[in-house]
Amino acid sequence: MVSKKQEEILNYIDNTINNKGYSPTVREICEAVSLKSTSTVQYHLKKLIDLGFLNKSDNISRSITSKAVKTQYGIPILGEISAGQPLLAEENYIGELPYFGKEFNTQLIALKINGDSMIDAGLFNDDLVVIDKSLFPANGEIGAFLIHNTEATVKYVDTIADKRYLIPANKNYENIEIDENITQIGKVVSLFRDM
Amino acid sequence: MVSKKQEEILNYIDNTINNKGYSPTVREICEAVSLKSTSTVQYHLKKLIDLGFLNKSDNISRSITSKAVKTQYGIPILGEISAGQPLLAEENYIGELPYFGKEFNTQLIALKINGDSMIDAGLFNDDLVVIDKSLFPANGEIGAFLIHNTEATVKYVDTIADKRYLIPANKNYENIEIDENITQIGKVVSLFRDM
DNA sequence: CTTTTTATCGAACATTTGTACTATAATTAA
DNA sequence: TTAATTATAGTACAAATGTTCGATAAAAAG
Repeated sequence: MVSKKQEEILNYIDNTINNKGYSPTVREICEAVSLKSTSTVQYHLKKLIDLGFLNKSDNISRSITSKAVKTQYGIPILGEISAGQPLLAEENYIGELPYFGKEFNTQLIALKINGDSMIDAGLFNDDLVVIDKSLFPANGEIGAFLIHNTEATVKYVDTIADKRYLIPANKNYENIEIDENITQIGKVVSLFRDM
Repeated sequence: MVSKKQEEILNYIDNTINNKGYSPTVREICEAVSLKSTSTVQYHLKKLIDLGFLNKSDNISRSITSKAVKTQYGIPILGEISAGQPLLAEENYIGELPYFGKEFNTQLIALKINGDSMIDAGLFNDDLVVIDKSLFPANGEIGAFLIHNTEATVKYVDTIADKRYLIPANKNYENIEIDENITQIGKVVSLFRDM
């Protein structure tokens, strides 16, 4: 269904978008796959579009998009959170995690799990958790919190005898009552672990 | 540092790349942010590039790239794997996970964890694990395997008394000796959990 | 061995698009 | 208030780029 030449073109387009961040022109494809005529490339392009591998807007330069290449936003990964500094300060920023959702969401941040206090919930040391700052954890859900405005922690939340607590998932740790020293960052929505 | 107009331009560029898959032209930016002259846009573009928010190749149309927008490859997520079919067959394909590495790697696939046999290793039911087909799990590492060419499973591997075993991380399950019914898919390199 | 389909070339054309230059407002600093 | 900086407009040009059309070659099908 897809000829040798078409596969070559497809690969070149994918690589170009991936490396340069924008699609090649018809003439650049020409060059890259050793074809002499732009119309030959147009010919193959049309086929690849019909087959569903590519998309293109008419009369618009460098408008080829490839199904194999996705554009995503990155979520800032925060390391040590120091007192006073705003959550997204440069100093806290240690990397970026690709975003999984459909729409851009500036409310997402990622934190690295430190310690084993949530091990029974499957959150291990060095795991990355993604936090949605626009969502609040309900009882029984996992949230991220700032203690004394300096240290970030991830715990279950629940209400016991009319008081709200941060609850670890590890019997070696104690519940922490939520008071004025504890600020809610948001709800933990996903987890990423590198092995 | 970044003026109102520049922020407007930045947002328009990010949204365009995100929605259409390619960057706008100077004139399109003009239109979008209500400026009458292309050179005014050039003026702001230069500032945004100097500030590090954007990148652009000279004399190349639609070549603006934004630091906030990343281009990534997707990893195919496989569901039920049926007998005989090649691992990447359409039938198995249930979605796509963004790729975290720097370079494109066709050796990566993702599988959904089914059951709780690896719960002590922090792999929960419905978690997604990313498998590198080009890597083999060493003793003590976690690998993905195909049993009787039909069912995929994820387990620790280890050698006990000169025999290799698939070892669950849950005392309710038994070790499985690796024999001709078991095919190695690859090594589990990362984990993703949606909450 | 024709006929059809697939693949390629070349050239010409019309826009699209980035860039350069000059002139002015509008704003800020001195 | 005057000078400097920042922001905007207008125009024009050259290059980049998508598209169309006709002609052929190569391969596959009949």
